[in-house]
Amino acid sequence: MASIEDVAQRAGVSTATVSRALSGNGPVSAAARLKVTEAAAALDYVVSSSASSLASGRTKNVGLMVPYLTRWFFTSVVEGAQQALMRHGYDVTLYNLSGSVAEREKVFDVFLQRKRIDGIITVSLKLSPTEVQRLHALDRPAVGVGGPIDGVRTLTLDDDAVSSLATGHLLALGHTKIAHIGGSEDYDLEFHIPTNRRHGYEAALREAGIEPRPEFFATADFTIQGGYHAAKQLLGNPLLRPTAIFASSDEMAIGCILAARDLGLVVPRDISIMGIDGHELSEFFGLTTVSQSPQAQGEHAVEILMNLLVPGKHPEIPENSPIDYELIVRSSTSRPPE
Amino acid sequence: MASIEDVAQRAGVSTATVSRALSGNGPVSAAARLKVTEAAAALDYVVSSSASSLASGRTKNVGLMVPYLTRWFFTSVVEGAQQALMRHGYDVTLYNLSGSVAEREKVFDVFLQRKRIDGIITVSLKLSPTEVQRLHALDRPAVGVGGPIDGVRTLTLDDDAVSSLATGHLLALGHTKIAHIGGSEDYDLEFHIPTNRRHGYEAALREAGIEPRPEFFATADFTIQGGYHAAKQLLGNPLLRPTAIFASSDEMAIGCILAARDLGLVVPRDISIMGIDGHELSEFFGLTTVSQSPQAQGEHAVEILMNLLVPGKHPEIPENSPIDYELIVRSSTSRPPE
DNA sequence: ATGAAAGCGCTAACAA
DNA sequence: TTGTTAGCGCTTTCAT
Repeated sequence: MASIEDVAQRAGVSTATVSRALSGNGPVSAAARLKVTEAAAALDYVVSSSASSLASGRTKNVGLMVPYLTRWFFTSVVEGAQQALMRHGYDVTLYNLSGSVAEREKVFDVFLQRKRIDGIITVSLKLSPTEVQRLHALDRPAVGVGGPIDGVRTLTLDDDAVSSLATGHLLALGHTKIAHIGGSEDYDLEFHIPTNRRHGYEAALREAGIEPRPEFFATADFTIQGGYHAAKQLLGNPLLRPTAIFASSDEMAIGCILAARDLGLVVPRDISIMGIDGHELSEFFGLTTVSQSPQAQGEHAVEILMNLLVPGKHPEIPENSPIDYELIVRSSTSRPPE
Repeated sequence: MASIEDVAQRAGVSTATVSRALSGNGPVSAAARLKVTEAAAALDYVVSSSASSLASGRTKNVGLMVPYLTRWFFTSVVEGAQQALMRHGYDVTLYNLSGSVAEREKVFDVFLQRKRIDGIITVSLKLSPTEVQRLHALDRPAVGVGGPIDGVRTLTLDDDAVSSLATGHLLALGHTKIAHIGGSEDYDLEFHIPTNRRHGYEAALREAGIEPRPEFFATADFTIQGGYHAAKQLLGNPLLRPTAIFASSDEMAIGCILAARDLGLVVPRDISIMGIDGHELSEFFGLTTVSQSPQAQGEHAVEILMNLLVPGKHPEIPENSPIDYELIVRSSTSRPPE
């Protein structure tokens, strides 16, 4: 393993010049830069991250913190962020909070504190005041995807607008009996996966002169299974059957489609179904959805973080940036029966 | 941010003693240890990873390399490995190869070489000779999940046995017209997701005196969509219809179930379907499968790596360890019609 | 069992 | 533009 000294010798310059040439910090003549890069290439030289970090205080490493890894949304954000970070020359340290409470504490008290990262991106996390304090104690920039977190810049989806848009799509098709499957309360305590998409749904209905009916509201846990069971309940009673279901996630909406089929209902002839997310399976199921690209959110978070990381720059980045979304109409929604 | 010096002062000992007390390396009196741990706790002291790494050569960090993140299997392995590593006090650096070829090269030539990791775990990766050489150049222990990789200890699933078991289950139920959906060749060039599960399938058939029929074999890309389309082909011709399909992955098998339903076939009355994996959705779909726990594989890989990381130890770990699997019979398989 | 001190491999003042 | 040099915060001999 070649060291900076080896490169300096081979290039006939000092280690300082090598450092400057390779890092791009500080002035180096074109001639010197050439000699250095050649020598470095010949020796397969790569700077030691620990030596560099210790001397400079920069690690070229960013933390990515997620509540779970086995949910499509989180994984996609991580993938988007990870690829963007790599392009910037940053490594990724993954902090997964899906373990026990004690492990979660350890993440904040130990893992996060050992000066391994230049900044951190949190995904859909709700943090306790202590945890927020530990985060700020790092004195490193942080960006949240799906917020808000106190004192942390966050990318947030306008849940009200998104669910209004979804409900509006169904209203425009002529539906009046529109059911909604949202997240259950206790689920919302843990993550920033919003139960409050219900607001936009109800607001849109009222604006259309329709009073939301409690029997048209159900909750589930954002999984296909959860959506399936909730939909069975909603659709089971033929006298009280909605003509459309708007689910707070595509996975739940897919569960609805499967439930409708099992009940002998044809989608969208008998029942229109739509979701939110733009899940990888939504196209296969012909699901109408409001898509938000989690990959793009991960990339966007990285761009914000990179700006925050440039020393001189006082980035005029607002506390919260909106996340793009788009209505994608497929074959799971149509005019109501008759 | 407290430094080791602060702790030493507060505890009234030297920095060497603090280091020894906190790391557990070297002799420390009980009294000294107590003073040190108290002082460290009072000051919220956590060792700086870069300083520690530079001095000791150990990073307390392990690399996790995956071909993709957005596939259930990989994510699950990562989650299992990550949690096990955390318990051992190790951080995780995630290397995702799903980007461009140039980015992939950069991972091996730059990211991997900057001395950030003590060891590495690769998941389902097929590496080029150059890449293997880069891996060995690290001079750090490596463990593969889903192998083999030259000179790397690997956990491997006995694909022959697994597919024999699956086919055997269908044969035992009385099926003789058993189709198989495997991975396509080009897919196999990239990852260690085996096309060769076909062998065990054919061997089991022959052993039962049945000659495999080429029209009962199809390939797909391990996704639900892929399985769906392949199954439509296999089931479309009523004269040539198998009574059972064995798919090389649960996701493809789920696609088969959906295809069967769309064709008006009842599972398992008209057609039995089974997969391999133990996917999180398999229970919901009542899918019979041969499950292999990817979480456990991740954990297992970590245990092997931890052994490899202990200096004195010459671990008698064989080149390849088998992966556990288990037949789980649910409601998607039964006796054939009549 | 403990402390003094020499690095680990790099970066960043500072001087030239 | 370049080189010299003093750290960065730890770990680990080597004495004691």
